[in-house]
Amino acid sequence: MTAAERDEHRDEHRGPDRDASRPDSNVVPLGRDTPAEGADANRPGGGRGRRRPTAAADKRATVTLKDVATAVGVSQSAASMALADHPRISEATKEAVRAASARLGYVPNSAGRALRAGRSTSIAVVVPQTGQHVFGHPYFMHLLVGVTAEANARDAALVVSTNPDESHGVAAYERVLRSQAAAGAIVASASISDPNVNRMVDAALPVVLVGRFVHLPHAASVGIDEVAGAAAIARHLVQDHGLTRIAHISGPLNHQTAVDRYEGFRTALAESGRQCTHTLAVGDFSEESGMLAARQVLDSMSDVQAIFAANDEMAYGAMLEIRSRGLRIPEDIALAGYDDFGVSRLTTPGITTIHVPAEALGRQAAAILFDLVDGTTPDPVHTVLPFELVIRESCGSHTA
Amino acid sequence: MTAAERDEHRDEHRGPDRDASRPDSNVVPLGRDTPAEGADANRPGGGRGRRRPTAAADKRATVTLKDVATAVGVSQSAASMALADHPRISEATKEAVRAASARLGYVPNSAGRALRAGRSTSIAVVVPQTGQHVFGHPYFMHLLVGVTAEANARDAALVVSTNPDESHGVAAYERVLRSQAAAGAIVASASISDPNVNRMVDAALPVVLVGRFVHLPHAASVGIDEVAGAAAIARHLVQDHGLTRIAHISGPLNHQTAVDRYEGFRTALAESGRQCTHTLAVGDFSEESGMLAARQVLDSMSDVQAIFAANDEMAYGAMLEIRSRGLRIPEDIALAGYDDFGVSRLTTPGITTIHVPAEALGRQAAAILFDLVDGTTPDPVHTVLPFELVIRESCGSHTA
DNA sequence: TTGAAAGCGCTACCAC
DNA sequence: GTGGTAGCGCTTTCAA
Repeated sequence: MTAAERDEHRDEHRGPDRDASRPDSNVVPLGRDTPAEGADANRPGGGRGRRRPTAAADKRATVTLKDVATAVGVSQSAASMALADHPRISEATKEAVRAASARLGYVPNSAGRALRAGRSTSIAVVVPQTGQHVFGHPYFMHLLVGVTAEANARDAALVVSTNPDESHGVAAYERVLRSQAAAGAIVASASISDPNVNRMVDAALPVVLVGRFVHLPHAASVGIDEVAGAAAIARHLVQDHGLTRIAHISGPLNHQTAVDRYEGFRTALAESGRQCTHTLAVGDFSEESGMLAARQVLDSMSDVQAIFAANDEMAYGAMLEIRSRGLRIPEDIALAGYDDFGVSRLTTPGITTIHVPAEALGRQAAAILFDLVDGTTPDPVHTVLPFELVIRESCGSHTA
Repeated sequence: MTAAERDEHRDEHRGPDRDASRPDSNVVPLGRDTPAEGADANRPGGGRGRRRPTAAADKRATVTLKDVATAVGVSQSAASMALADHPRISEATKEAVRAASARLGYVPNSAGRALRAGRSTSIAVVVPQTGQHVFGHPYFMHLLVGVTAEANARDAALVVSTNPDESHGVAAYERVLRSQAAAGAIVASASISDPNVNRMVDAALPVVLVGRFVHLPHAASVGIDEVAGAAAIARHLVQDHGLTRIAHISGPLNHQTAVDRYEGFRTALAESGRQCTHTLAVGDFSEESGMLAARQVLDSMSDVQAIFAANDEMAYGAMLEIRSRGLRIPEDIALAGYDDFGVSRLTTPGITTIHVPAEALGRQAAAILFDLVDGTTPDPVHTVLPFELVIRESCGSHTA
């Protein structure tokens, strides 16, 4: 499908006349041709300000159900029921209403519907903290893809909410629910005990947690078995590669995932049947912290054979540090990560890791949330999805 | 040291705790959601279904403005104006209303407010296509971070909408606006002429486009100068490194960015004052297409000195192909990309690229959209943000 | 089989 | 200053 074209060009001197090799910055207003009153005249809100409810082409006006009903010559309630395919309405009327609805371009007003129904049809994904640190992570991107897929399948809108300010009165994402902007929320909070999450759960708002929240056993949640994942990595290092002097770079230990991964690592070493030595350096899941942690490890544990970082970004940081010391991966030291959101695949060598199925988690979380909102799922459940051990080159050839 | 339970090349672990109640698994059931009446049965909002409107601790009930007013002993309208800090209300009353509001945990109902106001306070980000191909791209993640920041600053909610089905009646994202789920939309459509975008713009809905839409000169847009960016890369290769036999791997030529980058490349070569030879291979912005395109290039243009891919992912694909032939980067062949969303930083060697400020684009787009919604910005503008040439190792040492 | 009307929560416009 | 009231668009009950 990649049709290669070929065209050759030879060009003679023309001095570089543009300076755009430098970041050129400016706000360039182009095209000033617009009808001046256009921006204002089309405000549809004010006193039923439609112009031509008869004209099918008038897409600008807000078409209400009443307009459809009037066009057909039935009452508003009949039109409503017709569109809902209510059995009490005759087929002829339904057909007429549907036709008029399509012709006029009727789209139900979500506010009116939500107000009447007492709840929104949207669901929310809420993430703690502001901007980059959490939200800008590939994890959420994958999660969002999954949630979106499920929401689309149910014709629901998706509201994304972050917590802009820690102490800004009611938490932003609690507002989303209480204001009924969304019927329920998927919460992907990393912190081990986010008080806002507690409140939402306590308030019996429809909430699905992504991850493990040990102190909230009655809340619905979706996750993977982090302990088992870390254990799989540890066993891979010990049993498959015969490495016994291993350092772990954990995440911050007020994050449940960090705790779980560390625990899985330790437990697997203890149960390996081999005499293992391990050490711990605590990072914060960032690449830089991984670099610093690796520095500590390499300084303090001279004969370390492997480093297992609690996520790929820290593993990459560790890779940079290891490499800067002239050590080779995997010949001199093995390296493993966790998450598989992209980083570990791109590095050279690729980093052996645990694949976290974030998209599936998002999709499953959304499915559960919809059940919760519908009242279908009676009791909170903890859904555990499978993970995968992805073996790349950073631990050596996979012989043993 | 039992070698039992050895991890195979790709080993799938199952979490121990499977859901007991349902046959759920990693296979997510596609929502076949019938509007059963069970949904209505437990609906709390029904007929003013609060239990204890007196108890301050009752967080479950929906607290309305009327409740606040009653608690204070004023009318609903007074309470409304008090919370809006209307000058007609006495300070004493305001204080009382605010206190009661906080005590009862009052949060305004967004549906009621939106219905009354005639428009939502949310804004939407709409992306074409479903799931992975477009939405799952780091570009959107960065864009979203920027949009979220701006939306948070204005206390607006953010609706994310994708187009699940090409021909599903009205496009999903047109519904978002027409249903007034959002007051305006930021559209990041890659296609050169998305009919839905045309319709939204024609309908004078508040829309800000991200990118360049040559056929929609009257619509507000935000972007960078893609032509100049590609030209900067080309000049870097020609002038700084003295390379004159260069291949370009473009994106699909029905994408404006692909066209612009190709044009910038060609123009810069033509204006370089050097005798340059170039060739073109068309990809689709995917890593795999980059690999295939590089294969074509290397097969057909034996003495190629540099490859400039229209994005980093294709550049990475090209890197894999180049490497598989035993060629070295940059010694045997130079490589450049475009975007700088992460890929180009992680590879070894790092790929020289153009940094696209996606977060700033998102933030700016949102700011413009809010102006548009408020009617503040009278005329459409095309805002151009600066980019940066990021020089890494893939073109050789930067000796000029 | 359909129409009329009530009311979801909110704000703006009147009177007082 | 403040209270009553209308009405945004929708669904649903009750009448006809």
